[in-house]
Amino acid sequence: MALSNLEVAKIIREIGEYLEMRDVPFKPRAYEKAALIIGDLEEEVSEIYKNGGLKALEEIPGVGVSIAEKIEELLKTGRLKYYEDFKRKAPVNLSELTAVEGLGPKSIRKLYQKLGVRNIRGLEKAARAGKIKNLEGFGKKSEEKILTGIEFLKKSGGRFLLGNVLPLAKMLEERLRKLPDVEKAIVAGSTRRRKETIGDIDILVISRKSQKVMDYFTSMPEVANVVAVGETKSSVKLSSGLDVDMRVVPLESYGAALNYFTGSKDHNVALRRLAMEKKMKLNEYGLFSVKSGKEKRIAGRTEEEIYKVLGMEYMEPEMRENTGEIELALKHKLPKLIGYGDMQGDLQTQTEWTDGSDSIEEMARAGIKLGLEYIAITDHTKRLAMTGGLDGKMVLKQMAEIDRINKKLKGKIKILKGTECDILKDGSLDLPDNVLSKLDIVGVSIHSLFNLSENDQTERIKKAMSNPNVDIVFHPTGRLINRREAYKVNIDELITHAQKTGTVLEANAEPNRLDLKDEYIKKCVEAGVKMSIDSDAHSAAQAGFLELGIAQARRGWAEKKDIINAWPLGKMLRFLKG
DNA sequence: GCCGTTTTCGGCCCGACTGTTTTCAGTCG
Repeated sequence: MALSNLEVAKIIREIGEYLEMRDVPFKPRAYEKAALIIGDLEEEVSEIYKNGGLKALEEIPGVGVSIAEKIEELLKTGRLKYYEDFKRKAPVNLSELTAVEGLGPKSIRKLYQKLGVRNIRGLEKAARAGKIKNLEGFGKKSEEKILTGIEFLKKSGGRFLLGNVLPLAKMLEERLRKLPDVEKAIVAGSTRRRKETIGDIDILVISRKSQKVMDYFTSMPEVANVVAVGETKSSVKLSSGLDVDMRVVPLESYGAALNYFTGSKDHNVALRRLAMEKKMKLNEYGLFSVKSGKEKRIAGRTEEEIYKVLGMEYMEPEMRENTGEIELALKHKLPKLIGYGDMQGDLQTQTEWTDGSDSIEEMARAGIKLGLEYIAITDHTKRLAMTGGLDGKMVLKQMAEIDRINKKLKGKIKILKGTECDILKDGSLDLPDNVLSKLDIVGVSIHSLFNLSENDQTERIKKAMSNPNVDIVFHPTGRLINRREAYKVNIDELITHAQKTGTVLEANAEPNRLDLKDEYIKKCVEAGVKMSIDSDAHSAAQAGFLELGIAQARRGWAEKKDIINAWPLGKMLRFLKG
């Protein structure tokens, strides 16, 4: 089977890390960049190679003769000697170990050479035995930090990012749907509720020939091993480590089963309790009336039917967490959630002017493809030196370039001039006011000093929000799901300050961020603080991240009125200026 | 190892922070 882009990218990235371990200059960055681009490609690398050979591989940005040859070897033989040599000399699980916050290739090398650490388990053992603090270059603090990092990884407990699971889940769903014996196939569970992380995928299938569907399901190419096969339920583990459960039910139970398997557990318990109060019984096969011990099916074919018979409004899966939605549904007062097709613009994107990989025009064209009316270009500022952050002079230059492209695109989309301006230590900004005031969209964000006290961090951000030029606080809490806790910040104070200053808080849609998280989005909705849903795309291919942001906004009960870039351009700009 | 308005060789990877150090290596964005 041909290797996927992600698999190729992973090996290229690891080569870069091995080179970094050996202190080889410049090459690690080249490999890292190539891996990033390959991981983002729309077309399969194997297809590119099949159609155009080595030459076509070299056409991929970031890929030159050397990396192209390595990809060729990988695609032809499924192996790569250059990579395997590294692996043999230092057989460490790089992706696992680099996931520990604060641990990079150099430390991993030392830990392997001195202590034989190869994976997280060995790392934890060494740390608990107090062996790490005695190593040269390490100390008590770094040993503690490693243990904290491991704890954090454990807590995130093998859950996968929604952004990684969703495309796979949709693909499986589509594939099952096409089978001749399948009437319906739909992804349920936390994926359907669009939780930010997913433990396993649940797929519900309607079919009369469950055996055939089970056979197909358990022999799919991605399946690493079959955990269980039964008549109505099968479980497999994919080679990616993700578990997938499939259940097959008859058509008349579709709604009840979908409701049951979508959850959440708490929501289901509350629904069943409600049914009981009404002398009914709800399970995965239907909603039944119970009279003198006799059960009669009264609903179950659709979810709408079940909610209706229970005296409730239908509610979207993203709301089903038993956090008040049932009470509202009984009163027929559910919010009308923002829809997946409601976005009019994207207010945070980066380009090749800093750490993005595509041009302003390419980003704009990605926006056109999504049907957006406007898109803001918000490259980093100079404080973020690694990205080649822009100073005031460069921002002005970029503004002129945006004018040029706007003209060229003849109104197919409006490109707004923006910035992702760094908030400095004291809450001042990385661009002068006379530049900020010329921009359409001023986003500000924290990229340094994550460990300030809660009070200092909160005051720092509040001061930035108080600058009248500032429109939006980007990724307001700085968390990276499964990887880094948010910096300490008082979110309630930020929301209150946003009310006072009219500042917008971002619901960043980048799969690792989803920041604000759903719970904070709900707080904003309640406080009447406006938000933006932004892709934070660093390439045209990432523009689709918006969908994940909308999903989280729906989980936070946001409506169209709460999200400024779900509004037409004129209204959105008037709001920011007002 | 990649790339080209610096154009086929010589730049690229900056700045701040942390924790380990007495001057700096490693990590991060």
